[in-house]
Amino acid sequence: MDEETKIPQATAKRLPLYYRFINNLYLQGKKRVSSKELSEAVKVDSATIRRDFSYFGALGKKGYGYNVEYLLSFFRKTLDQDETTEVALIGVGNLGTAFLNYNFMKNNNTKIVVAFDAQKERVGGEIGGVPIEHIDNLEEKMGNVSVAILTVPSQAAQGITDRLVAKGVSGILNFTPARITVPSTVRVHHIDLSVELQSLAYFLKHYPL
Amino acid sequence: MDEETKIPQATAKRLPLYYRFINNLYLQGKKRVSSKELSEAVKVDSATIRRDFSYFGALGKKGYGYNVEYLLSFFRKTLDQDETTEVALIGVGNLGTAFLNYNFMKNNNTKIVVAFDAQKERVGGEIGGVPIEHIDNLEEKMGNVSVAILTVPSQAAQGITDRLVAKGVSGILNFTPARITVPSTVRVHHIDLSVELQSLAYFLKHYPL
DNA sequence: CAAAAATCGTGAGTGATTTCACAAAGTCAG
DNA sequence: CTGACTTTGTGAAATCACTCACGATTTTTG
Ligand SMILES: NC(=O)c1ccc[n+]([C@@H]2O[C@H](COP(=O)([O-])OP(=O)(O)OC[C@H]3O[C@@H](n4cnc5c(N)ncnc54)[C@H](O)[C@@H]3O)[C@@H](O)[C@H]2O)c1
Ligand SMILES: NC(=O)c1ccc[n+]([C@@H]2O[C@H](COP(=O)([O-])OP(=O)(O)OC[C@H]3O[C@@H](n4cnc5c(N)ncnc54)[C@H](O)[C@@H]3O)[C@@H](O)[C@H]2O)c1
Repeated sequence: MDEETKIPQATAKRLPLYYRFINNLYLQGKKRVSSKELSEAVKVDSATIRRDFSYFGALGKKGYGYNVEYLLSFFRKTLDQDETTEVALIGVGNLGTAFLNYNFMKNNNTKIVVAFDAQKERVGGEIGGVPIEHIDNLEEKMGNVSVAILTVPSQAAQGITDRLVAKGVSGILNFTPARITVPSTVRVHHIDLSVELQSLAYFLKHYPL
Repeated sequence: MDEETKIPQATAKRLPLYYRFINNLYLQGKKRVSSKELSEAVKVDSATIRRDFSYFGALGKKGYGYNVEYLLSFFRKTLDQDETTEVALIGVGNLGTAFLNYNFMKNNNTKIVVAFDAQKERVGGEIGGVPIEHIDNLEEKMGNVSVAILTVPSQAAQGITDRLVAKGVSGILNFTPARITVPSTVRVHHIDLSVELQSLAYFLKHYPL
């Protein structure tokens, strides 16, 4: 929290990606890896990888590369892979159901532990092992998860957000097109799938490679 | 393509977002809007918005703001909203099905026109009006869509990608955790949902607000 | 109509991120 | 053990993105 505060955000966003690939290498039995190899696998410039790693000190050895096992144990510590972050999902529709079935469980430190929906028909059962509760019981049943995934219709997004924030949630992954308002102590990541698709189309037409 | 090449990528990524909010304002019957109002709605600094707009020339009027209708027609042209980009979706599983039901149709210039899967049971029917074909008939049935959405298991990603590229696809929206390799003439946007969730958790622990 | 208020467009400054390029330090084959 | 080769870690430069702050212009109010 003191030294690490200095890690650039762009670097922090790449850490889970590195972790996943290093884990793959480990499972494949590889003993060492160079920034060049890693670069080809994750499609990030090798200098950027070395720079990213260097924020954590000298993890590699010159002329050799990085020891996979050491790197893995290092990232596991750094990303708190031992400590699971519990997550609530709000809105068990098309997207929400897909996420529940998947549940982000592969090599992962996050777990959806409860889901909520407004439709009575969906409530009571479970999907992918996650119980589905009625949204009226949000405050009561959410325990103290710190992260929520929002997959409700956009009109409902702000109202639900306010309730989540009041209950102490500190991070929201928002899949609705609505831009939600939160206190400055809460972090929101927007994933706007329509925008992604549109901007890809825009890039294709206007930034020919 | 000449002048526009100079538009920063960060700006280009925000254009679809602006477009959607301006369209909302138009539907609400608003006649004018300031960068400050827009800023609150889309959560982007107002100076950034003015700068973004300024790459396209002087769209506003001092002391007044921007005329909603003019802005809308301008963005419609710029984002080619009149011309629909046809999209193919590969992998009709949990995520793929959600996307087909949604089909990105709201205020949008993109449309999924065909989907493919390897399981015979899924083939033949349609979801959200999109016919589902067998992956063996990919080359034959995909027509000449220019964009593909990849929602297959990660092991299948590279193989499918190679076939898509060979068929002339120029943009891929990749939801699999695999980092795919493509010729430099093809643009890939990765949306890695596990990474998004993990990095949100990391930020919460290491970058307290 | 005049003064006050609003708001754009942008030059210049700041900050963040990426990339280059190379010395230093190690590996490895013979 | 030596020389050729590899690869890291990092200063410095380059690039990219964001924000401040203000003159210019228009609207609005009384
Ligand atoms: N499905 C997609 O491919 C896709 C793509 C881009 C964006 N989105 C966005 O993601 C969100 C969810 O999309 P979806 O396709 O899953 O929609 P959906 O309609 O299938 O699911 C929404 C679910 O939320 C529930 N709900 C409604 N109001 C609620 C409330 N107040 N509290 C709790 N639950 C409530 C509904 O009962 C429903 O089950 C939407 O905002 C949509 O715009 C979806
Ligand atoms: N569902 C999620 O929430 C989620 C989250 C993060 C990442 N992902 C990734 O998205 C991808 C899809 O996830 P999902 O949950 O929809 O998986 P899924 O298993 O439900 O769906 C995959 C579909 O692809 C089809 N398929 C398999 N091989 C194929 C091939 N060669 N050609 C065509 N179709 C083929 C399968 O028949 C299946 O219908 C996976 O790579 C997954 O890692 C999913």
